Amino acid sequence: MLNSIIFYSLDKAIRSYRRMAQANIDRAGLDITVDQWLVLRVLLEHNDLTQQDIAERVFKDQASVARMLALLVKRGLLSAIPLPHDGRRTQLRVSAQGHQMLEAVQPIVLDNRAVALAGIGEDELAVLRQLLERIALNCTPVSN
Amino acid sequence: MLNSIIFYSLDKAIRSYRRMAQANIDRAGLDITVDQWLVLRVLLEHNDLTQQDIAERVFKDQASVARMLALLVKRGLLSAIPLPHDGRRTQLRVSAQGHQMLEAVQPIVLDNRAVALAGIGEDELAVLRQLLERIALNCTPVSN
DNA sequence: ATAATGTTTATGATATATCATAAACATTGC
DNA sequence: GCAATGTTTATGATATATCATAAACATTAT
Repeated sequence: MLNSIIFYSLDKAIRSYRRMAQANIDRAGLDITVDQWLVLRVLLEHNDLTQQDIAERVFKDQASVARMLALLVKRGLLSAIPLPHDGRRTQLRVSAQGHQMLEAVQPIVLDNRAVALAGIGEDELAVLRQLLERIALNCTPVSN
Repeated sequence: MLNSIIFYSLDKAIRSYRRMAQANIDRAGLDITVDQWLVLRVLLEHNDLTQQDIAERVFKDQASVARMLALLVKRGLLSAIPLPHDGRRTQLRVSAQGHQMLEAVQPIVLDNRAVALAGIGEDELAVLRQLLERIALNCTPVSN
């Protein structure tokens, strides 16, 4: 039975959530993906991250992040100013338009979360988080 | 804090697991992805599924499944025999090579699972499954 | 029968996932 | 200084994710 596989349930939960979340963002007329939102959020909270740094925070790889950044810049949600001391890197800043987008998305994100977690108590949530962290740690190569 | 977001933990867990699982399959010299494996497993257990049926079982959409099926056929893991009574559909059967692949992958899958769930008890697993099912249900549009 | 409707598959377009590698650049050891 | 080494970004190739839509076909109502 596939239903007995825990990763089946895991996959099901995350995919169901992502679809619901994206549908609600789309319905609000906002042109951003859940993944782009997450990257933008990370960039809002941290300056001077390399693509690798960002990748680790959003559980993607550097190549995926490179392409997402290019898209975010192209869409005007992010600005990339060349850094003088290293010709490869740029200074990434959420643009005014990006800030607007984040603000517009914020209430939807909160709502999505409430819908997804309806009927689940704080204590259960803590247990869930703990178990998920355990799994992630178990699966992490270097166990750093 | 991103760490306080439950979906961050969810995403982290599933992505960590998928990478570990795929790395182990690759290391064994087996040329199949985790997603292809899942589709093949579904086809082994059910005959006469439409692409939509398969998609619902693996939480993808019909278009993704169509492309995966084409790949599986191209790789000789699946055979697609045209059905006489409906010119669009084909009869999908796991090929001999596909069976061999499933058998080769099976021990790795079990091992992956053990690694990922190390230190997590049966009772905790049941709680985890229940919470994940609840989230998936909460996020499902029609609530069927 | 035929038109309207529904089902199923295929595919274009775009985004993300990932590996591998190239290119550009910085740093370090000598 | 310069070669070796390490870092950072970009991109080709391939797979998956998803929406939208076209094409092929089946079914149903009349």
